[in-house]
Amino acid sequence: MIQRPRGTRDFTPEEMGARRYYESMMRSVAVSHGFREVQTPIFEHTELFTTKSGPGIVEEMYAFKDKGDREICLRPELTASVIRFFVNDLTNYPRPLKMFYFGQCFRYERPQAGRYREFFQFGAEIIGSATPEMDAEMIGLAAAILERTGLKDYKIRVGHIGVLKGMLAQAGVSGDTALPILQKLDKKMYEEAEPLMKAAGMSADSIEKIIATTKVTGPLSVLDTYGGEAGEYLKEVFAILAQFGFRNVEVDLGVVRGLAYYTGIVFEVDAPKLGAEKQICGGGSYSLSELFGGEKVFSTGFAIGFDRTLLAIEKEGQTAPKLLVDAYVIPVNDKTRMKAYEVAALLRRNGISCDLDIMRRNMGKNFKYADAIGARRTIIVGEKELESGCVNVRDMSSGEQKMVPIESLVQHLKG
RNA sequence: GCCGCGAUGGGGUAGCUUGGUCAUCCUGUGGGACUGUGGAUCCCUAGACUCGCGUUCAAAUCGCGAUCGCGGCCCCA
Repeated sequence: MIQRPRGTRDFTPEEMGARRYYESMMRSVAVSHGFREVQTPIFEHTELFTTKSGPGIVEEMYAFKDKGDREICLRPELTASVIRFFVNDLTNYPRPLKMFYFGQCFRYERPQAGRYREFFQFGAEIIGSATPEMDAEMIGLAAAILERTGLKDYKIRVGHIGVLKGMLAQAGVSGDTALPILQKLDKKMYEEAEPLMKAAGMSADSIEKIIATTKVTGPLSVLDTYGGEAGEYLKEVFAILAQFGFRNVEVDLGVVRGLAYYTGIVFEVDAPKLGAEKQICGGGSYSLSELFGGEKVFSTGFAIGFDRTLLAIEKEGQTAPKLLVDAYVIPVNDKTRMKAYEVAALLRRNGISCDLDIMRRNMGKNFKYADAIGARRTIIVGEKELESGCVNVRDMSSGEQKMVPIESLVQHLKG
């Protein structure tokens, strides 16, 4: 027997039903917000990701040389590809350019709960100019998608990288010195952040202040004591989000996402029920296009961990509706078989989902099968009925059965 | 890369401590009872000890390693 590669999954018909259900839900919410879908290759030049995230990530990717001796990797995320796409081909599109995507990504990591080597991301990016509206639109889309899925237990925590950056700058720490400090603060590793700040020459007072700031969370009012450019910007974003009517959104100045390319708003979403791998969404505004050789443009985006989101939804006890077939056509015997195929084709051509006996089984078995697949109705094609141009339509939940002329069958089933 | 736990038909399991009949049961699959009516019942059939090495007269059972899974660490673009 050949096993599937580590960290990958096969999906059963039931699982795929649920996955496609939520996937199309997310797509339609994005479309309803004026976003359009894009798709990029599943493999890219390794350089794309090392340019974005540094050489270290090669260790965590499926990277290899192809037959033409090119350095190739399976994409570990989608933002880099979408921005590459923009820089290559989409720079003349009217802005704001609002795009979304859905697809699998690959990371060579140790699998654990909610972490797979092949996983799926749903994400969106806006390329345009730096306005609070654009950030609010982005956070709003993430919020709308999560809200629509029916997930209950989550908080969208929104911060602004400029708040802590500004405080560090005021204390005389900026640029390359600030970055590692921000990374530690993002992870709430204060014991490790403190010596770094001391070494950078910060006073005990400003260290204490900055640590306190990373712990500021709650409704918009917590920002009252935080003025400054970043604070004002955040307030504007929240004002717009309030107009959009989203709940489950709060301020968290400790969200920093210690990555060099984030420039302003940053946000994260956790689903607490998930355990160690509980982050289901992350995003913010960033500046990447110039790294890939394009003009510097303001962008904002997010990615939702599709698999984790589904896990969280399941843990809350929600299930996706099952995909059932409208009708199952049963020939009573071999003499009516050909006629049954014709009836099935008639229904299918008219948009009625329909299955039929292709195992040449007897009626009893066919009813059992129709029941097992959850067919709503069975269409019994028998000699007696055919004499008057009819078939028997049986409602599988009530057991009621009715003679229906074939010429009005489609209408009868649709009505 | 690190730590811990685990792996028996498609799914769920008994057996493992204390090695010794044809590996248990439920469910699901296919067929039949049932050549014109499902969800029930009965019968038949097929289907598993993750893999390798070792210990032993004898291994599902004990040991080592690998693989995969689960939980966590690191990381999380």
